Amino acid sequence: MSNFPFQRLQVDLAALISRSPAGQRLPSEPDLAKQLGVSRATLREAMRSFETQGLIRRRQGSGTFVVGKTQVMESGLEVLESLESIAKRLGLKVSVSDLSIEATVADEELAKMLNVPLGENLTRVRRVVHTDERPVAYLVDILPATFLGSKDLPADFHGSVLDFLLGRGDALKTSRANVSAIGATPEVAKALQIQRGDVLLHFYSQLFDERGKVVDYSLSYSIPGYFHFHIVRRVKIV
Amino acid sequence: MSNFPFQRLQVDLAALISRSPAGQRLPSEPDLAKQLGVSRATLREAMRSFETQGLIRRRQGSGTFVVGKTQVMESGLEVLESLESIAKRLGLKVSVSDLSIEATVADEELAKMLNVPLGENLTRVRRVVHTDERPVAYLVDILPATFLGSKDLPADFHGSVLDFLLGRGDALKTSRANVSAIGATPEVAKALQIQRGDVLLHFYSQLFDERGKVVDYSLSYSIPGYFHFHIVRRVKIV
DNA sequence: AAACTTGAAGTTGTCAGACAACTACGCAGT
DNA sequence: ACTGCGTAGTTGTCTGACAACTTCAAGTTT
Repeated sequence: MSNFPFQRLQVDLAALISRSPAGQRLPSEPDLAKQLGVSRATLREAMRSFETQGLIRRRQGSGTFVVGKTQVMESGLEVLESLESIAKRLGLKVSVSDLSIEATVADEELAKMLNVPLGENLTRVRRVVHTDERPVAYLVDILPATFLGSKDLPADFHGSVLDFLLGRGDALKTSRANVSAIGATPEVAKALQIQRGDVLLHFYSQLFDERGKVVDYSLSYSIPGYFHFHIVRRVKIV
Repeated sequence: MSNFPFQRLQVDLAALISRSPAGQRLPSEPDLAKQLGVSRATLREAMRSFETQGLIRRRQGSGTFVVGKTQVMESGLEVLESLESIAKRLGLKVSVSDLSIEATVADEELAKMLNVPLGENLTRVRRVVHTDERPVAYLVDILPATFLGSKDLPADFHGSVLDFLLGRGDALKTSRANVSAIGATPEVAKALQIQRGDVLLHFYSQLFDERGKVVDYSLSYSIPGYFHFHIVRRVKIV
């Protein structure tokens, strides 16, 4: 069962860190190791991992401290999260309209981005996200039909393909998102009830599973100002 | 001098990984430890760190492998890099025009973003970046005058405040960048030779030193399409 | 001949204990 | 009040060992 000390440890340690206030000092390594039921070497590997992520800071002779959330990344673009999930965490009310789920086939662009043959059967999910009775984002997901068929979605599907895939237990790993700015096309302008050419923030991204296969090509168009996207950037490799 | 095995190891290992082709298998841990002059425990901490960064993948009983650059972050927005540095790496020729360095004082917005009192003396650096004889980005840096005075910049200053600070040896750590889209204001439109209201990708970011102090507030306005900004996003904490 | 079983060699995962290097803090001495 | 110093406590590193897993080839069975 828990024959994976490191994974279990990582979960426990993440829980401990996340519920500790900024600047809090953690127990000493020997104590923590005993408390969490692993050796000090294994604990130190997990500590090094969290240090790499910038969540803790260690000082020889002094101790290990939880770093302030000011410069912590966990709410930025580094972590893939659905708009619905972000809004929920921020206490915003969002709703979805114009949800459409269609079958389509791969054209040149889609074949390239999804790494599938031309003409491959695909499923396209489109939706508009509203907040405060105003449309703020237009989202399109395109997936291979072998991965998500039009009829795989439940009746109460609320719009987020990402949340659905995660809930289904798919082993997703990373997403490669490109960020750009664009003027609204007629299709997008109509959906968002804005003028053609109005300024939009545009993400287009590929979602990879753990084997490196592309499982979702996603496009998003959002009206600036309603969501704040930020990134914590490292200065150097180390 | 090299009384810091881990730091030295991290550099050596990064070099080894970066010059290895994707999928390449690394030597076994005992061999590598001997070769790099550290114990296996220390080596494993470094390995765990690189695994956390997604640069390598380890499989028990099988070995450690360099992961394909397809999903590697080192060229994305996760790493703070000047436009000049990016362009150089991509083989593009860029030039700078309209470079201006002025003294100013903190208004409400600047005081908030730089975390200084109202009226504090500041230095503002503005410039336009060209490629292929066309302006593509308008950049503004604002710093406390105590940190960078108007006369601290050398005669051959080529425009990148970040590169200058790094070259000066300042201990910079991270940058918190906000990404948005915006229509060109008259000032920016004039600098970039575009129409008012044209679509621009807009970053505004705070640069922190290692003590968490804000040392630079930076604004950038770039014409979409000339640079591709991407982010690798993790699906989960682990 | 093909499929399955077994075993050995090599790899990463984990553990225990020890010592070095460093920090914080109280205490004695000035 | 200040300085210097020692001591306890912390993280940094090393050594050696064994467990768990993967791979592959040789042997066995079907």
